[in-house]
Amino acid sequence: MKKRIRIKDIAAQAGVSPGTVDRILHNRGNVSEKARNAVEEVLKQVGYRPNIHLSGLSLKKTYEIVITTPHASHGEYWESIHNGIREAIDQHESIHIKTTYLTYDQYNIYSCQNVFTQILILMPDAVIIGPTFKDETIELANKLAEKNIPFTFVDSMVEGTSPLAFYSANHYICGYLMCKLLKSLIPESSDIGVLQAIRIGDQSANTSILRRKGAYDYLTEANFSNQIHTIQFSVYEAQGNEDKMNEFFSSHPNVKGVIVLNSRGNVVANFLEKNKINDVRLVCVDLTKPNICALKNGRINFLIDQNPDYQGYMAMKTLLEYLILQTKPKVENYMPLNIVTKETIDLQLEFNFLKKI
Amino acid sequence: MKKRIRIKDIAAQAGVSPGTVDRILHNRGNVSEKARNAVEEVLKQVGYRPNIHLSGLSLKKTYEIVITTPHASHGEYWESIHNGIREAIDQHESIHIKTTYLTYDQYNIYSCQNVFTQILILMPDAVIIGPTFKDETIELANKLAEKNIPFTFVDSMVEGTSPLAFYSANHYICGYLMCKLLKSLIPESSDIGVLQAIRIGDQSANTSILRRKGAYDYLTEANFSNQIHTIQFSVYEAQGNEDKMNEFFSSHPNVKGVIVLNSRGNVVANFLEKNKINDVRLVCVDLTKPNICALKNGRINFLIDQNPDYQGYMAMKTLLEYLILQTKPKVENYMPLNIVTKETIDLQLEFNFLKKI
DNA sequence: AACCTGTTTGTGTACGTGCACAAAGATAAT
DNA sequence: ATTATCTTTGTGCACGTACACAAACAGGTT
Repeated sequence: MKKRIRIKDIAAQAGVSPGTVDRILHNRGNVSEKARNAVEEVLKQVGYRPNIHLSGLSLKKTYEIVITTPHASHGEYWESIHNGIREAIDQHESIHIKTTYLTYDQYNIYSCQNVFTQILILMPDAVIIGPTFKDETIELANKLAEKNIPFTFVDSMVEGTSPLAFYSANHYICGYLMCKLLKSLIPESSDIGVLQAIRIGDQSANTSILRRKGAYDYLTEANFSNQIHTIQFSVYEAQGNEDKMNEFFSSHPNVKGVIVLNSRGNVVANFLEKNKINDVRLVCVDLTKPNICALKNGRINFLIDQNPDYQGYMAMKTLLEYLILQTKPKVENYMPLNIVTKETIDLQLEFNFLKKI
Repeated sequence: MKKRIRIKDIAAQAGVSPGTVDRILHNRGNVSEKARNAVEEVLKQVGYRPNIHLSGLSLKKTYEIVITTPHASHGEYWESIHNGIREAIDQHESIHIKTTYLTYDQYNIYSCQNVFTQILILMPDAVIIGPTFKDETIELANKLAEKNIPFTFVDSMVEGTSPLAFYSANHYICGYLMCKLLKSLIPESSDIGVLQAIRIGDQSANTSILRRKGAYDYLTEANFSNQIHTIQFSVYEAQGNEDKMNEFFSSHPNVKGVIVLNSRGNVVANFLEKNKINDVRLVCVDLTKPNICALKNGRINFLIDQNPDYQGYMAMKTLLEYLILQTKPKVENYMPLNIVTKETIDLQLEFNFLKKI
C-alpha cells in the first residue's frame, strides 16, 4: 500500500515551495530555469497523479463545453450519447461545467453549417462533435485547431482532422459481422437484402457506407454465390417505404435474410409482421426502443449495440481530464460491438442503465 | 444547472449547526429528538447526495476488507474479478483501504473451510465472496450477518444468504443462449455434446448446473429431437481427458456441435485442432487467454463473456459506498452476457482494458 | 446557590489542490 | 544609494467533509 504523493511532497523533495510546483504543473510561467529543472527532475521520478476530484474542489474556472450532434429526437441513438455525456459530468460534480447542446438536422446541410458557425462565435473551452457532413466538419475542426480548442468525436471519425480523441464503433467490422451472423440464420440457397438510407448531399463520412463495405467484403470472403439486393430507404416518407418494401419482397421471394445498415431496422420488422412474412431473418443495429421491441417479439434476430452511452461518456471524460490535468488520451477508440439477442437484451439494458460507474 | 447542496446548507435550513447534521447522517447518536426531526425533515426535501471523494479526504478510518475467492491461478477468470476490485479501489483513492486476499482451492473443501475460519478471526469491515461450496458459504454468511459485517458475492449467488448485493452472470440464460447459438451453427440432423467438469463433493450452487439446465431447457423448447451427449471432464488429469475425448468423438460421429459449460473450452478446441476434426462447432464461456486464442483461430465459434472485471468492480464499489455513505444498493445484479466472435474479440478486449472508468 | 454529571450543541482543524496576494530578489533608471 | 519595475518565490485561504474537542445546557444532589 504505497503512500500517495502530494504536491507538497514534490515541493519538499525539489527544495521549493508548493506554489512553484503548482506553477510548473499548470504552465503558469514565471518560474526560473533552475526551479523548473529541479521540479521536473522530481516529477520524472515520482510519477505524480493529481486527484481530479480534489482539483475540482478548488478550481475557480467554469468550463464551457459545446456538444454538437444531430437532433436527439431523430432517434434514441443520439439521446444515449447525450446521456453518457451527462453521466461523465455527474461524476465530476466538483468541476464547474457549462454545457451547450447545439444540435442540427442531419439531413439538412444548412442547419449544420449554421450551428457550426455559432460554435465558433461562442468560443467554448472544448467541443464534442457528432459528425455527419464531412466537409463542414473538417472546416470546423481546422478552425477549432487554430484557436487551440480541443475537441472529440463521437459516433464516427472524420479523416483529415486531429481530434483529441474519437470514440466510435468500427462500422466496417460491424457490417462484416452483421452479414456473418445473418448467414448463420438463413438457408444456404437464400439471397440477401441490404437496406440503407437515401441521403441528401454527399457525405462520404457516412457510417452506412463503411458498414456496407464490411458486409460486402464478408460475402466475398465467404464465397457467397447467391444474389445481393439493395433496398433504398427514405427516412421521411413512411408511405413510400411501405411501397418500396412491398415491391421488393414480392419481386425477390428468395431473400430470406436482410441486414439494415441504419438504425431503422424496426421499420422492416413491422413490415414483415404486418404482411405475415415469417421466413425472413433480420440483423440490425442500435438498441432503440422499437428495435428492442422487434428483437423481443422475434422479428429481429440479432441486434448490434454500438455502446453510444459509453461513447458520450468517454468523449466528455477525456475532454475534462485534458482541460484540468492536461492528460493526453489514446486517440483512436473503437467501441466493442455487442451482439444482443432476445435472451440477453434485458441483461444488456439493465447494465447500460446501472453503468452508473 | 442546480447548485449542489452541502451539509452546511442543510444545517442552516434546519436551524442547527453542521456538526449536528453530521451526527445524524452518520448515526453517531447524542442528538435530541427535536434536532433530529428538524434535520430529517430537511433531508427529505433536499435529497442530499454526499461526495464520496471528499468524504474520503477527511475520513480517519482505514477499512479492512477481505476478498475470498478460488485461487486466481486456477484461471484468468478470477484474476479478472480481482482486477475489477483493484480498479474500484483505485478510483476511491482518497479512502484508506486495507485489502486481504484469502483464496482457497476450489476443488478442496478443507482449504475453503480453513480460509473461512480465518476471515471470522480477522473481523474485517466487509467481505467479498466468490463462492464455491454451498454449505460453507451459508455458514460464513450467517456468521458475518451476526457480526453485522456486510458482504457481497461475485460470480454467483448462494441461496439462503442475505448479501448486501451480488454481481453474477445469469448462468441459466447463459446455458440457454449457448445452445441457441450452437444450433444456428450446426446442421439440422446433428447431435450435440455437452461438456462439464467433474466436481469433488456436493456443491449445488455450481454455475455449471445452472448453465446445463438452461441448455437443456432450450433444446426442449426448440423441440430438439436428436441426441444430447454429456462428456465428463476432470480439471486435473490432462491425459485422462485426452482419452475421454478420443473415445467420445469416435463413438459419436454425429456430434457436430459442443458447448463447454466451464471455462476450459480451449481444451476441446485443442483436441479438435490436433486431431484435425474440422466439422465440429464450439460455443464456450470466459475470455481466458487460451479461449481467446481458440476463438481467433476459428476453433471456438462463439465465446460468452460474463464480465468478471465488472463484477469485481461493482462488488467493491458497492461495499465502499455502503461503508461510507450507508448507501443501500440493488441486491440482484445480473451481468450482461456478451457474445464474442473472432471479429469482435479485439474490440472487446481493448474495451475491458480501457474500462478505466 | 453551588457543585457534579451527563447530554446536546457548536466550533475548529485537517485533508489535497488551485489560485490570489504578499514578500522577496533582481535589474534598470534616476 | 534610492526608487521604480519586473521577475520569481512563498504563504494563506477556500472548497466540502469527518471528527476531535470545547462550550452550553439540563437535571439532580448537597
